[in-house]
Amino acid sequence: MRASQFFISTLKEAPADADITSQKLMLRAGMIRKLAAGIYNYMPMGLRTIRKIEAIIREEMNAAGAIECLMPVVQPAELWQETGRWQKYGAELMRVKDRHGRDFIFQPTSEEAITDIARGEIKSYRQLPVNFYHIQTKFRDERRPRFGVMRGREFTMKDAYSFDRDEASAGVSYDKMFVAYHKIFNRLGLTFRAVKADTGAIGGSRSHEFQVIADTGEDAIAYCPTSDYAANIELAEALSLNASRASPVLEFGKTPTPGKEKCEDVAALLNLPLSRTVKSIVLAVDKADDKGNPLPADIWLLLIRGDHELNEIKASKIAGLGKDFRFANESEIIEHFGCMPGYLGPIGLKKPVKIVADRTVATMSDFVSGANEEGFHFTGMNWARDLPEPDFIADIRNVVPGDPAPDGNGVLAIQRGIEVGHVFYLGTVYSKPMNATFLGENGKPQLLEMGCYGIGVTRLLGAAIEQNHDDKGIIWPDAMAPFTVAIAPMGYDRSEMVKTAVDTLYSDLKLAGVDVLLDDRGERPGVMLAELELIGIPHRVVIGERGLKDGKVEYQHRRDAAAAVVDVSEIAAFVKAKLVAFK
RNA sequence: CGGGGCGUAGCGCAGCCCGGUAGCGCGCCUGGUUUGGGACCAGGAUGUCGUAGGUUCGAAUCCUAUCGCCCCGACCA
Repeated sequence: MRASQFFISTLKEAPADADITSQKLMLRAGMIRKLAAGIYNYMPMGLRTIRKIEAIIREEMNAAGAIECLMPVVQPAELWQETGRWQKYGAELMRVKDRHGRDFIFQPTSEEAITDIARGEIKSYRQLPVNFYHIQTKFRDERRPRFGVMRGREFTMKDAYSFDRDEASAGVSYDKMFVAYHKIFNRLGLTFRAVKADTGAIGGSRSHEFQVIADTGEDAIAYCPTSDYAANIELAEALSLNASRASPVLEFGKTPTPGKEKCEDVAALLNLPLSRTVKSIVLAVDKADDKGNPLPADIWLLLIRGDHELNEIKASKIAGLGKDFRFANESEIIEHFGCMPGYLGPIGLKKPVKIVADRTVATMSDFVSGANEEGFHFTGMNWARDLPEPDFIADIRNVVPGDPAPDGNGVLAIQRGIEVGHVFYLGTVYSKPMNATFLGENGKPQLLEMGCYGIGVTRLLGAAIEQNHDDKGIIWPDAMAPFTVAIAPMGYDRSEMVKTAVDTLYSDLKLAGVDVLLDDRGERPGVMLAELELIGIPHRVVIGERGLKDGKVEYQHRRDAAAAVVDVSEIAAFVKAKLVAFK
C-alpha cells in the first residue's frame, strides 16, 4: 500500500477525555475516533488490525472444528424472556421497540439466539457434537464505559457455542477450545496466561479466562511460577498460613489503644507485626417477611488477618451470607457491637452475630482484636480459651504474594491482566429453559449440553497496546500490525536513486505477500518517522541517498535501539528473514 | 446510581471570579525557501463560546434548567 493512496490521520496531542495509554495511542495513531461514550469509529488503520485478528481467529476456530455462522445484532425480546435474562440482565441490556411497539434487544451475547437455532435444527445425537461461532457486534450499555475500546459499549466479539450429547463430550469440546485459544493468542504474539475463573451464578467448575499480561489490567492473577497453577484472584484459593494452631502463650488482656482504629496503627502502638492482628468486617443481609416487609437484617462478622483483604466473591459463597450481602451501617454496628467501627471484635457482643473466621485467623494464637469499647483492644486472644470457636471457618481473603500455592508446588505471585477471552462450560443452563433437546440413542429427548467461548476482538487491540508500547507509540506484534513493514524514503520525489531502490524493494515485498506500507506522502523525515513509530509498524526500512551512495540502506525493528546497515541488494531477503510470517 | 469535574476553532488550552469588539499554540489553506527526526518566512480560513430559558442597555462571563463528556466509587462479569 502506498501511503498516498491510504488514509493516515495522526494527532500530536491526544484528546483530553482519553484516559489510558492504549486509548490515547489509538486516537493519536488515527486507528479510532470517538463517536459517543464507549462507541468508536474504526478508522482504516484500526480496521486493518481488526481484520488481521479476525482472520487468525477464524483460521484457528475452523481448524478446531467450529463452524461460522452469523446471528443478528437486533434480536426479539421473546427469546430473552424465555431464559429470564430479559429481567436478569438489567439496564446493561439495550432494549428498543420497533414501529409496532414490539420489544427487541441489541445482543450483548448470543446464547438465546444460538440455542434457538440448536433446538430447531439439531434433532439427533448423530448431529453432535457441533460448535457454532460468529464474529459480530455486541452492545452492552455499561454504566461507566471507560478505557477506550477495552470497556466500550459497542464492541466486536467472537462468540462460540458448543453443543454436546453429554457432559463428558462437552468436556472434550471445552478442551478443544482451550487449546485453540492458546494457538490464537500465541499467533497474535501476545504474552498471556489462561487462569481459572469464577463461574458466577452459572456454577460448575469449568471456566478459564485468557488474560493478556499488562500492569494496567483490571484483573489480578495469582499464579505459581514453579507450577502451572494460575487463577483469577477472585477464585485463587488461600490456604491457612499456619500448619496448626499454636498453644496460647500470652495472658488475655485489654489494652488501651486510643485513636488507633486501623490494624496498622494498633500493631505499631503495641510493637507487634501486623500479622498478629485480626480485623473485623461487619456485613448485613437484608430480610423480609412473607409480605415483603423488611425485617432486621442478619449481621455477620468476618474476621481477617490484619494484613489481609476480604474477597467478596468468596464471602458470597458462604451458605446463608450469599450474594446479596452489603456492608452493615453504623446503627446496625452499634446495636450489635455497642461500639463504633475501629474497635470491633468477636468478644463482648451486645447481640449475637454469625462469626466467620478466615482459615488463617482460625489457626492464629495470641492475637489482637478490637474490644468493642472505644479506645481499647484485646491482646493475647485465643480461640477456645477466650472465645468460642468460630461459627464458620472459610477461605474469605485474597491471596497475597508468597502464599503457598493451592497445588502444593511452590508459592504464589501476583500480576495484572486484561481479560481477552473466556471459555465456559454452561451445561443445560440455556437448553433447559428453552427446551433445546435432541433424540438420544435410546430414542428419548435429552437436553443439549452447552459451552460458550468468547474473545473480545476489539478489546484485543487495547490489550495488545497496553502490553506493547513505548514513549514513541505503539509496537504491534507482526500478526496484528496494520502494516508489517514500512518503507521510509528520504527524498522519494527528489532522488531518482532513492526512488529506484524504494520501488524495487516495495514491489519485491509486495510480491512476496508482505503487508508493506510505502510512505510516499512527501512528509519531512522527522514527521514521517515519528508517525510511523506512533502507528507502530514493527519493521522499518529507511532508504536515502546518504546510504545509497555506498550501496547501503537501514533496517530497524520498532524495538531496536539503533538501525542495522544492510546492502541494498540484500535488503529484501533481510527483511523477509525478520518477519514472523517467514519464519 | 452516589460524589466530583469539564463543555470556547479539527486537537490542546486561556478568557469566566470582577459582564463591554473571542484569543494563544498545534493543525489546516496559498506562495516561497527547505528536506536523515514532528522546518522556516509571508499571507489566509475556521467559532451559533454544548443547548434552552432568564437577569441586564449589553452575557462565553451572572442565574435556572437541560444535554453531553470525563474522573472516583458502587454495580456488572
